Amino acid sequence: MSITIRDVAERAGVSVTTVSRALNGTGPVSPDVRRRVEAASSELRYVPHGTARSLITRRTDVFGVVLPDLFGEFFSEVIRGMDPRAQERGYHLLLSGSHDGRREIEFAVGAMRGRVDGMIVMSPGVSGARLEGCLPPDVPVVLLNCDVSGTAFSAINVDNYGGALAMTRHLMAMGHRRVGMINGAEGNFDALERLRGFRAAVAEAGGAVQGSEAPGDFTEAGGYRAAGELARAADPPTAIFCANDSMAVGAISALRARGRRVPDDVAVAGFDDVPIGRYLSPSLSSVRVDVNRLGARAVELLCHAIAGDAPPAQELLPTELVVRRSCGGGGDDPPFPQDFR
Amino acid sequence: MSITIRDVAERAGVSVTTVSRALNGTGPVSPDVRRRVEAASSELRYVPHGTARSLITRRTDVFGVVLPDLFGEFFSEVIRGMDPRAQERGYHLLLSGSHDGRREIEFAVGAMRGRVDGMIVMSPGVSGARLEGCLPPDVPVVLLNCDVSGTAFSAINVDNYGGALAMTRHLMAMGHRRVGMINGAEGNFDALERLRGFRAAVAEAGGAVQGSEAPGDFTEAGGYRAAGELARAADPPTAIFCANDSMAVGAISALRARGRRVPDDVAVAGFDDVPIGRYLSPSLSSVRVDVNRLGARAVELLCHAIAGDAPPAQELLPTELVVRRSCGGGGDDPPFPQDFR
DNA sequence: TTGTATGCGTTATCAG
DNA sequence: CTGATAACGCATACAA
Repeated sequence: MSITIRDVAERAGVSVTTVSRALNGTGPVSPDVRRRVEAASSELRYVPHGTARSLITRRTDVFGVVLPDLFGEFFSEVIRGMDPRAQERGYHLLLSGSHDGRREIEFAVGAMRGRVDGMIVMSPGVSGARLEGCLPPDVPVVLLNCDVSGTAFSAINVDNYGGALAMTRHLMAMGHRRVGMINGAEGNFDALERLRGFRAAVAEAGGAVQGSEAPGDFTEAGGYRAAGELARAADPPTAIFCANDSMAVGAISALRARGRRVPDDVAVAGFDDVPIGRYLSPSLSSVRVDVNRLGARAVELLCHAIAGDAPPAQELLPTELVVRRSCGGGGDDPPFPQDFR
Repeated sequence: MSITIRDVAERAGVSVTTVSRALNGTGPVSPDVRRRVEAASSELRYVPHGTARSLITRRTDVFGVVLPDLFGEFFSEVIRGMDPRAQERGYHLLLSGSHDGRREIEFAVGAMRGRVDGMIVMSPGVSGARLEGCLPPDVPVVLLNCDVSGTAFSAINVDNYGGALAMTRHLMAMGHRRVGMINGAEGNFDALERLRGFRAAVAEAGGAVQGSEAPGDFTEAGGYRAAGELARAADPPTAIFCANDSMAVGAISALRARGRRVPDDVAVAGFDDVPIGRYLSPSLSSVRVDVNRLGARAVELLCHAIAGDAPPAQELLPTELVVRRSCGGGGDDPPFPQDFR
């Protein structure tokens, strides 16, 4: 059994109410009593029991975060973006990862009821409309990278469509007339949006550009396999756009194994712009996504939802084209980060 | 205001107690009543209030995880290792990242009192002995990658020393007589242990091998800078061991920029064996650390500590030497993962 | 099989 | 300025 506020009260010779007031700075307390309470508290090494406090204050100071299985550094970076922002505002993060499908999400969300002041939910497999049915009505929610068409949730999404559109346009502008795309995991929302951007760009060109597609799964191995598939075609593409960087790395490896040079024979581009990309050889062209900021922004939106000081907003996180050597751009290979003199 | 157990009781026309019993399966309930309760519960979309329940059951079903600022994929992978294991056992993870120094840890730990059933604490900057003073006596704790000499905590540590020793020995066995090391972040426990392994291996060789060291910080940029420093020496090393893979990538990039070939002129090895390593060119030799398993094991130790079915254990997570092309080994570059036929 | 009463640790309310 | 008391939502010993 651990030290409670009553132990402190007894030791200080006052009531629990007074201890609460003295420690929380709420209400008036005489200097003498305050000192006695503080002494007793620290001698006993008393720490308030968060759960009990939450029950009455109706605040938990915790945000629930429900994430699916995530690929690569995304998981890491999104949490890294959230945690400092949350901490600034006095919140901790209650994590629940590895969820797919409505049933699991529903369960995770349920388990969080009464333990969190708000939730950030990412479920690229489940649409916002379906989520609406299983989310508690009394807790503010921000959706992350979900299909939110027709829902009233606050949400922040990566501009997957815009990024893919821009990169594909760039490849075509470089003169490529046969452009391939290696898709992300099947059914994944990000993957779908990136594909949509690719197709839109190809469609813009009318019949002038021939687009081809190969299935992928966001892994290096998947990119390796898919690149081989594309390369075996009768008229293989001269540029390959991969739905993420991991697959781009696999793709480059596969092309090299088949004796094709990057970017001389085939241009390759990725999506995400992972930190290591600029150090690869050739350095990797990619669509930069500031995942960190994505997480941070989600926390901010949630804070607004809780404070009620702003209407629900559905935002798009802009992406940025990063052209390096792997697609023949005027890149910076080898790299010289700014702090190298 | 949200739905409580009383609302369900009213709607089902029974007492609160009966609802509790029916829903939790504790105690006898007539089939008829059970059905009525379940109906009312789902119609009202009732979800028990975790906080309130915790107060009386004295279980929160939450593990606290206190992590420092972490480099690269470590953060991601360690959580990825913990989460599924924790979930298997019905626990969620309450995260508190970005902590350094005793004060901050102490604060984070305090904020978790009463909200968690156990804690996993990683504080490479603070020794277990010092931690002992600020950790609550009534909550089970597992230490992760800490200096635990002389403490009674359960702990799991990466075998940094053994891994660095083995890799340095390997480099010497390849015939290198001038071996350099690029260190990790200053004061970091992992970094210190890896350095200790390096020095031990060099010492074993007597005067036959000349070891040199350069400060680093676990980042690509730091590795780039440090490699330049080592290369500028009068007798530059013919092999460079980097305290992690990120720095190895930076180092290779720097050496290439100076016109030195890897591994022909200089061998390079890293530590961690990040997934992308085998796809680099040249593929990266490294000391494999199964961070995922590290997290999983920490959760298991914590479960044992809670159940009291095993004495506190201080374990070492074994590492594995992965020799690829970057240090001239008979590596597998380009890579052909097994599933490529 | 069901209900009543009590308590978990804390803060809020209202008297003193 | 201080203290007794209720309440938060739930589970449990005990009574019926």
